[in-house]
Amino acid sequence: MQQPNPVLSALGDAGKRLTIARRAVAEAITEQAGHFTAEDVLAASRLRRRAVARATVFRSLDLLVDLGLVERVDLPSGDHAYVACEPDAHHHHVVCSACGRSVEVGELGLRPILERIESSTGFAIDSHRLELFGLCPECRATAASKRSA
Amino acid sequence: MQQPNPVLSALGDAGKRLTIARRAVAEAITEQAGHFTAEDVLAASRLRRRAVARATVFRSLDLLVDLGLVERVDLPSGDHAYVACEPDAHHHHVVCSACGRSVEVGELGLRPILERIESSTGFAIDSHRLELFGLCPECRATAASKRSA
DNA sequence: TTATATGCAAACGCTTTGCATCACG
DNA sequence: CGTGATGCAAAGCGTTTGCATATAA
Repeated sequence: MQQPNPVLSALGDAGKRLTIARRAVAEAITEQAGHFTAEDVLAASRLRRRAVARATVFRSLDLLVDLGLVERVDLPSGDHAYVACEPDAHHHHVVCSACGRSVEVGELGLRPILERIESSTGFAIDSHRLELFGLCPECRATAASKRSA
Repeated sequence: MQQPNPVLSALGDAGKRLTIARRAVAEAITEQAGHFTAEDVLAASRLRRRAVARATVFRSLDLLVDLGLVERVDLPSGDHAYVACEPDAHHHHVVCSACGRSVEVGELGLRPILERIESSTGFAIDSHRLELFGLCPECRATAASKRSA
């Protein structure tokens, strides 16, 4: 009828079993607006018919990270969170520090910068992480209206 | 006689007490070549006259992070580590994935990229983290000689 | 049917905290 | 001296593991 959830179809493509627990995790993830923690997924699964065991949440998240369907980000606080994302393409995330919503931003013009760093330091850079934090448009609006109130 | 350790003098400037424990932590940090964990500092302090309590290591590291003498980096593994660094100036770190050595790289030409992201996403970006990983010159050489051996 | 995945609970590792004591300034 | 720092041990939290059971394919 439908591909109700891209995460599920990707799991299928990878030859993984579509278990009840994984469906629950997949649904929990897709209903997250922005970044989320393992605890968030666990809590979301509890609101559904069947709660998923804590260990299973972690195992599922690991699997999804391996498949590139989810990425791990480290918040400025040092906490570990996850964001759902498109597989394959190299990209970065902009995370709203107020509501947690996140947006992908593609490769950007980072390459020339990396090359400059390589030549100045002599390092051969093989990976990098750029994480951006700020206020999303909605939260900016909210903040602005509060300020003027 | 001497300012044996820049970390110590910075602590003094900040009006913090120069305790035995902090001296030990400061020495442990300055003898680290690259990034290090709280556990590394603890281990280093144990090799000296007086071991520092685990809790004190964390408290000292927090303090040093607040003072900008040390920065926290999140390794690709997700582990938390620290790197000593120059205070004030905004900069990023390049971390060797083989030996852990790290180098600071200044602000780079990131600003135009951030502006581009702001206009395309509508976010007001107020902080970012760029962490770079790769092989430092020495480890590249080592890797190369091993390959040819 | 059979390899995989799950649940449960215990173990783990890192980090923080409460509190009495200690020591820098 | 007085306040801030330390040590210790216990608690906290997120995450992982072992193992018997359940289940998707």
